[in-house]
Amino acid sequence: AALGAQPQILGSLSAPPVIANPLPSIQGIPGQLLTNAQGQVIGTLPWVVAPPGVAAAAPAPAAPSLQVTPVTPQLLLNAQGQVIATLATGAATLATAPPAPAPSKKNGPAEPPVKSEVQPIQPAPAGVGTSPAPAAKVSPSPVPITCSETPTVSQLVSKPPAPPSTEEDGINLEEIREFAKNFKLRRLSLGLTQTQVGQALTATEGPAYSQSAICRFEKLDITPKSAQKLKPVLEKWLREAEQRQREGQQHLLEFVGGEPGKKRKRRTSFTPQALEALNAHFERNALPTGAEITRIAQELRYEREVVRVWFCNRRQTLKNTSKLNVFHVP
DNA sequence: TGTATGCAAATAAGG
DNA sequence: TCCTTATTTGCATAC
Repeated sequence: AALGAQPQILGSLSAPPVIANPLPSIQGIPGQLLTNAQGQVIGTLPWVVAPPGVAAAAPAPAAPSLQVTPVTPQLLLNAQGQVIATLATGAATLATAPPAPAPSKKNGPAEPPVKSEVQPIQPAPAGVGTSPAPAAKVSPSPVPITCSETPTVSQLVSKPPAPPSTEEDGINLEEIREFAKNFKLRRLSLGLTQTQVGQALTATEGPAYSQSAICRFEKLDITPKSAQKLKPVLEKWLREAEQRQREGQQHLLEFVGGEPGKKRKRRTSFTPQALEALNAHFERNALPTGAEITRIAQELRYEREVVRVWFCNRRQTLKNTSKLNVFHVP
């Protein structure tokens, strides 16, 4: 993402993506960098820079090299390429009821919103003392940037010379693209939101995914590898969800509202104060010993591992940032 | 209110 | 056991 880190984005397949040849002069850096007069990175633009207008104007069918097999239902997209409604066309295997009215919403009183995750950390009062504000702005150093180049599915599939059967490392991108599109349709037909799917996945066995993950998958804003990994999970879940629905709406809601089984460690949110302290320590010593890490962890009252990883990530960020700055030397 | 996305925490892999 | 590097993924928030 932002800078960097995200090598992904399979996405933008539904609309003939147009890779606006980013940074033609700066090899190795994904996306476009936005810098200020000082050459500092202040933001980035995604790889695929197909202007909304363009995307909307040239719907999938037009995709030259990509064979867009007519997926069962049809989507009504807005200018941003977002699905705003679905049109159930015959073939649909959806045992669903409604013809396909405006999706989402109405999924009953169903589940409770995002459960408040009890973080061990306090949000912390705004602007304590001096220094760094919240995370993002805290770091004295600029934005984190990695130099990876792993393209996303969307990027790959949209490559000009895309062969009939677009493949990347043995991964059938076209198939994934098709599934992602189909998945969204079927999800909407079930009347479920990305958030609900994420919660449901977290509840079932197998890896857990957040709303963000579902969103990125649907948009193919992920790497082929990630998509390949997520696809079977979603396929399996979807099958079961549709089965539940056939058994009754209640069954579906129960299925969706299961108890979370957390598989990935919950992301820690450091308080501004904690970040300030961590950064202060980092300034003094970027590579603390095990004992020091333990002491800092106790002092700030965070898990030792969390603090250790923070230092690792901080060093990585600094390193990547430094690398990036090389390109901006006046 | 649901979805999209920036930033960075967590994880994987190799040493 | 812990580091580096690359990558994945989620929180927070903007849209």
